[in-house]
Amino acid sequence: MLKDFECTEESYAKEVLREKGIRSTSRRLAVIHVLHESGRSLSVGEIHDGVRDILGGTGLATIYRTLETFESLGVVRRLHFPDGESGYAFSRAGHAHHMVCLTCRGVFDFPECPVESFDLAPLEKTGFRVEDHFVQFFGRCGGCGEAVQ
Amino acid sequence: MLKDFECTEESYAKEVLREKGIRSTSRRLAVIHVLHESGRSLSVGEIHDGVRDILGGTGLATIYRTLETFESLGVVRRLHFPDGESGYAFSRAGHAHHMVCLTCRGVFDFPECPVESFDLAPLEKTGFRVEDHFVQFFGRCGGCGEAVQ
DNA sequence: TTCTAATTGAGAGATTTTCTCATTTAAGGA
DNA sequence: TCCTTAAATGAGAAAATCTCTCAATTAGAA
Repeated sequence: MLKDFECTEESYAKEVLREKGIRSTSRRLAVIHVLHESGRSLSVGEIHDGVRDILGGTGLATIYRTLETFESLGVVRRLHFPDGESGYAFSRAGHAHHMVCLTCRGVFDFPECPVESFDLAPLEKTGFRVEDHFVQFFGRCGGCGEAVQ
Repeated sequence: MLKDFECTEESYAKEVLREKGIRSTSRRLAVIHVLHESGRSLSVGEIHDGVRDILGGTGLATIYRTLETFESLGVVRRLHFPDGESGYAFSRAGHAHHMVCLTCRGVFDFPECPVESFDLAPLEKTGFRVEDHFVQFFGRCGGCGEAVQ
């Protein structure tokens, strides 16, 4: 049972936790490990299984609590698929959007925000004040796109 | 118990259903009525309650089935909120994004697509082929924004 | 109006998410 | 290194959400 894994992403998560005064626990680091290692968007169940493979018995509630914590810190993002499913992905960048492969559920960073260059002024004339946005691209990644052809 | 309501949005939904050879039933039209009348994003439970107010006994399964049907037709959109909740909103436009008020959950159309003017070429050089996107703006509408000040 | 297949209601069943509380653990201080 | 203490966790119950089944109902064509 692997207990002493370590990598850049876990150091990053550790640092974010430390900054916020939140404890770095083995379960929290394992969630990051599983998410980043897969490079995909994972369901709660997949994350739970992955963490149990590394650490053994882990409560499902802990996975939910951990994902909530990391999402509020911007370290993990929840993605929504057109079929109604959703999944979680590791996300290092402060403000990033993602390209999600509909075949393998792989997640690729998309650091340039398309909304940034968009002129919101005409919209805000209607009285609506934009505070945030959610942008996600769907398609096929290199490997899966070839397979389709 | 109101049974003979009729409005532009219901005619529109009726037309879309007819085109696809899907029956126009009282439950389906009531879902559109409830959604459009509210002008907000509603949860499945709220839609269920609204339909029962109009038509009486209606199964929850019917609401789920109806929302699925309309979503696939583009008449209804599922929205996702930052707090993890989700809701459904009426959407007439073929390709539209939405501004969602975080206070009242009001939904406003945003017909100009910010992604349209975005150059996807550099991304597709990575091998990823973009097929679709999901864009949603969050903020405060005129009424709710004032209330905050 | 009649006929037929699509739609629906009701409730059981499955799945997902949250909650509770006794136990364990991280991390600062001695 | 060893204590101390509050934060974090596991286990499973409970709640909420979503899906399925099948007999009864209904839209729409003839």
